Amino acid sequence: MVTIRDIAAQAGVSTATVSKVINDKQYVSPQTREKVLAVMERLNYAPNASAANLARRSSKTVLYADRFYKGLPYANPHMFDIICGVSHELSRKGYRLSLLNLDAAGKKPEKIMEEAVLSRVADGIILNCAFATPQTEKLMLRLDYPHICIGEPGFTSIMSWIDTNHTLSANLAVEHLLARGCRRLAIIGGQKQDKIFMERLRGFLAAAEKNSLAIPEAYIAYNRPDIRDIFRSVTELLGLPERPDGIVCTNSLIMAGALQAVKKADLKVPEEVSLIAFDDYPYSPLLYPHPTVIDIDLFSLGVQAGNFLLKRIKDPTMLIQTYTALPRLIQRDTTRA
Amino acid sequence: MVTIRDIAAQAGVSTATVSKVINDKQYVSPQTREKVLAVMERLNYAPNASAANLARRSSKTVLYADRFYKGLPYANPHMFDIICGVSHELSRKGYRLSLLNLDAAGKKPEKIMEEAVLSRVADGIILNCAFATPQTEKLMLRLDYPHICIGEPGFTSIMSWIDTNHTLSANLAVEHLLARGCRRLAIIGGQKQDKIFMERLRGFLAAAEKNSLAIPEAYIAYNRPDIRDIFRSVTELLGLPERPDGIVCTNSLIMAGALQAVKKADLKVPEEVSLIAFDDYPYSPLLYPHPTVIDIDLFSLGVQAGNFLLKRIKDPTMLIQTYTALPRLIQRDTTRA
DNA sequence: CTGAAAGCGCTTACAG
DNA sequence: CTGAAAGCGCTTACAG
Repeated sequence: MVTIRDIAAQAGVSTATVSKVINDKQYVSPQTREKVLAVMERLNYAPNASAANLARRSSKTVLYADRFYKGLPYANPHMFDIICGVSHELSRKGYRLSLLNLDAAGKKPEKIMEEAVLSRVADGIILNCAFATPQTEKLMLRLDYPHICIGEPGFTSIMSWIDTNHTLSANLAVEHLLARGCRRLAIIGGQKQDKIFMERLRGFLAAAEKNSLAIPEAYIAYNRPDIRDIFRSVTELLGLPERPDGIVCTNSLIMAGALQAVKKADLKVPEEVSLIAFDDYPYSPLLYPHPTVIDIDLFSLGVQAGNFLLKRIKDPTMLIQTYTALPRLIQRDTTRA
Repeated sequence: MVTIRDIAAQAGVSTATVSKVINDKQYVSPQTREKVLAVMERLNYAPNASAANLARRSSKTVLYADRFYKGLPYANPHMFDIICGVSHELSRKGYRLSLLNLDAAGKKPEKIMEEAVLSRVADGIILNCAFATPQTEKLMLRLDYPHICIGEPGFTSIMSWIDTNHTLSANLAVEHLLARGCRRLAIIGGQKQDKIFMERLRGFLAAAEKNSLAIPEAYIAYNRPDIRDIFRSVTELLGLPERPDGIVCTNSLIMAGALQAVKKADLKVPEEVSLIAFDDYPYSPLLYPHPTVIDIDLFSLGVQAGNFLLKRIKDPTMLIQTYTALPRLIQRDTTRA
């Protein structure tokens, strides 16, 4: 393996000078620089990362801490879009993203993170908020370790986090339907344990109230993630004496079930019923008419998370707690243009 | 930051001894070991990874080289299931998986990989076969660098690789349909540029030939990935004077389109027409009847890739070129039980 | 603008 | 079973 000493020797300079050329630091005369670069090129040299890490006390690496179990990418590709965004941003800035699998047998996630942090394998960590506990928080604060949670931690915390604003998304959905002339708005969601759904419901109700819109009990439907259930649920809704003319579907499976029900009821979309969903994925491409959707760009959420973390690594005094990714309307054919 | 010297001092031993305890190497008396472990615990010590990497000339890290662009996880969650499998296997063995994003602006993927390999950030590399070029091969061979391609390289190569056997999968599909009494088999696929589809077509034809089954031209349909096209295509097929009684759909979108067409044609599934697809994802959960599918466990392909690479890292004399992941039949309702 | 030298925090033959 | 010491390949004040 060729080392910095080989380069120095061949170029007739000191290793210090080679280092300066490598890192583009301090003044090096153009001639010297050229000479060194030429030798590096000729000998096919790349500086040893471990040695550089040790000397500069930084690994140019960031961890992404989560469980990575079988099938997860099918159940939640969104999470990997975030990872792609993070990787994109980091690689642009000369950093690398390393996965920290919290799924290890016999070891608690907190312990795994603690070891990783203390061993300085990385300069910072991005963690799924599901693994943000008071204990982890204490660790981060004690070491003043750069970190950011994906999602708001489930407890009162001064850790940094970034999240999508589901309440705001629901607001947007309601405003869109109202702007398109809908007046009787219903919401079809998942189960009450579903935190994201409940936030969207909150946003939905808040927006309705702001617009002095009464929402009858029957206009709020909870469902198991089964398209048959959803179909029944929406069919019932459409059979009401005063049926809704605008339906907020909290994901694309619900949109799929709702469209089936609307079709069965022989109602025109969007003339008689307008529909809007939140999640474009995965069923949207299959649906007719093409659903109008509130979309959240999770790749760019990842980019933002990476960007924040790098800033924090460079400037330890930076102290920001939250970022919020903004939702965006994609107008298609289930609401009036 | 607490270092190995602090531990040594507190425990009243040398750093060499602490190192032996950390790495569970060489004989250390039980008493000494306990004492050292106690101090490590008390001081909340974790060995500095960079220093250890440098000293032992190994980073306990493996790279996964690919592009990680926006939306990729929706288009290809399978790839991330592989990554999860790799991560699972590596973390079990004390290794970490680091993403090497080949998408960097202005730099060629080959150059990015070369730098990463030469800098010894990792002890081995897993790369998408799309980025396996003769130049990359030369690098791996020259350095004798542990590597494995995901997918067979597109050129004659002695690199190591692992792949799913699409030809074999298609064989399985045909055998299944024949065993269920189908005699007129059609295949609905993507476009001719689609390498995976073409391999499946090859397997389909080979299996047909082996079973002395003639496949009329009209029984082979190419389609753009648009459910309308597929619907038309299958409708045409079912309108043939001699219509097929078994249809191989090369992915779940095609299965979705085919089921629509079969329904429209008022044919009974699986009595009059049986259908089988390859990809359970993402549309299967939406479909009725539930599709019978040939499934490939990509998580376990990832596990195998990781496992192979670790063995190769430990034993440089190991020289295996290929692994193949085996497909598996999931019997559901679109073929006879 | 350049270089000598110390130091980063470990591991590893080797000697005892 | 334990430790002194060299060494891994860089970076970084500091002196010149």
